Amino acid sequence: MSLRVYDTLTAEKREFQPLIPGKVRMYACGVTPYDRSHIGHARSAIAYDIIYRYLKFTGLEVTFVRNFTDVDDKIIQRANERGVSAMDLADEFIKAYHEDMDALGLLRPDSEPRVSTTIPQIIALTERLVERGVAYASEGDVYFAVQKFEGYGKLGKRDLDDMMAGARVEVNTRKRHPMDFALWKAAKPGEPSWESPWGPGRPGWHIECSAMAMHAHGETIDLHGGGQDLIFPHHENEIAQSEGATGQPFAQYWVHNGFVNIDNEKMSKSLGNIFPIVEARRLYEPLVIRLFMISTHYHNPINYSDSGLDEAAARMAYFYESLRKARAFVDQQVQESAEPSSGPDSVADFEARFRETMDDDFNTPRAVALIGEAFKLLNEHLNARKAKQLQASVHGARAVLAALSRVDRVLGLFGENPETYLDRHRLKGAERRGLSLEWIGRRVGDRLVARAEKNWALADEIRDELLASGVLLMDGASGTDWMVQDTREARE
RNA sequence: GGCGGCGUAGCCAAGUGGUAAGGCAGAGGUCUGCAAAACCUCCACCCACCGGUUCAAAUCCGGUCGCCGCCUCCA
Repeated sequence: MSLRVYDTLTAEKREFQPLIPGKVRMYACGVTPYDRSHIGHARSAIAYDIIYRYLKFTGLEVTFVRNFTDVDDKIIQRANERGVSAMDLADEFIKAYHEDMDALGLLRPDSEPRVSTTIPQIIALTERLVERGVAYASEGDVYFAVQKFEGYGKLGKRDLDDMMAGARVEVNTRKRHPMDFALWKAAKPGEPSWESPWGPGRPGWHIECSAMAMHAHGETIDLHGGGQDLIFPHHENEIAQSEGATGQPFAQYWVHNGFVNIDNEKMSKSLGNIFPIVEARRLYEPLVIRLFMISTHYHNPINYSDSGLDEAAARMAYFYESLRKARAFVDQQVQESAEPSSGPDSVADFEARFRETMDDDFNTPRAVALIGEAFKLLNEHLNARKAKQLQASVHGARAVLAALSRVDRVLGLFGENPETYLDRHRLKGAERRGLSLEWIGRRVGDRLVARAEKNWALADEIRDELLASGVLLMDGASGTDWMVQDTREARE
């Protein structure tokens, strides 16, 4: 059994074989830090986080590089508007990016290079391209000559002549061919610039990724990722620049994640429906967002909606509630069964099935279905504890917990303390409904008294009253628990 | 116009040649004072439509309809 990855370049799933056995060099395009990141960035980042984690999980030694494009028109413009330096602005949003991504449970990449600190490599690469005759200087700019690179269009499946037809190409007399793109741009007044063989200027958009990836990894990397929109022209140009300079394949596998739509519409500035991660984090637990994202295959589009997130929130509550009960049960029985031993057959092949699933192009939706099975089994063990099978239940529960925890090194969903998670979940739910904890606590207390007096009519009345507000009661041996329904009307 | 993708139950979502995972909702049951939670059972003779290839297709091929993305900054 081996990992198969869908590669955009060949348009098929191919067996994943790193160039250097046992080692993987992966690169993902990061963000331009000029604003708060949105949930589309989260989707992309989570996809590569899962890939990163899974590759490591299978025992490979992975080096993951993700860049920040901190030299860019948008940054310069925003910085000028605010009267701060471009670097300060980038620093601010890189910090915010880390805050968002850390919250979503992402592992930090092994390195996060910035354009501003990669200028020498970018200039060197550009010089190399000029020397090889595939790029040319023109009035302080340097352009890549698209016609000099035979494979141009192979990733985006485009033909140069076709593109020329209806292309909205601005007239630029410095270019020899309209599709030529800038590797280096001559400095304009008031913009950050660096000295170069062609005079002061700054890098074009695409060159940075080639320079960074090759600087960190060498001429050929194993896996390169990014959003679907980057296929053309960004990644196409990366291939042209890199292969044009080295004559070697740039990346073995090109991986692209699908987009996030908001209520079935594309997120865009013009529609004004950009959904920042901070906003989503305010409404939902970050790990709920993570679960939501991995419940759809990374390659497909996903629709962000309240009902979708509510469903993920409810599912997550089920997971954590099960974990809470199971851990309490297992801890309580700790002295009686010392040896963890092997679990029952039902969980023995769990990890193998997980790997089989993830080996199929990182099929996280199926992996999520798989952990659903594990939780069902876990709850079966908890339900069976009253019977005379206490030992078996403890062993069983312990085996499932262990299996889940191993697999969670990849999924990253269950790192929180269940009590803490559920408390916060309850709090957020109450908040959304505008309910006070004090009131809920008091009514629950009133009902406890009524129940002690076997005043069922009053007890039921209180329960209905709370339910009308969205509060579900759960009577147990040790008292009454409550939770807030994760339904659509919660915010209406 | 060119290129690419998608259309699976009320909803979300896997499955890319061997006879439809999983979740939500719904129905019944166990448990419960009654509930809730948890667990069990049921819930797509069928995968947009039409035709073809095949012993066998949701899966391959051709066509039709519908939706979307890229071709310009964009995860």
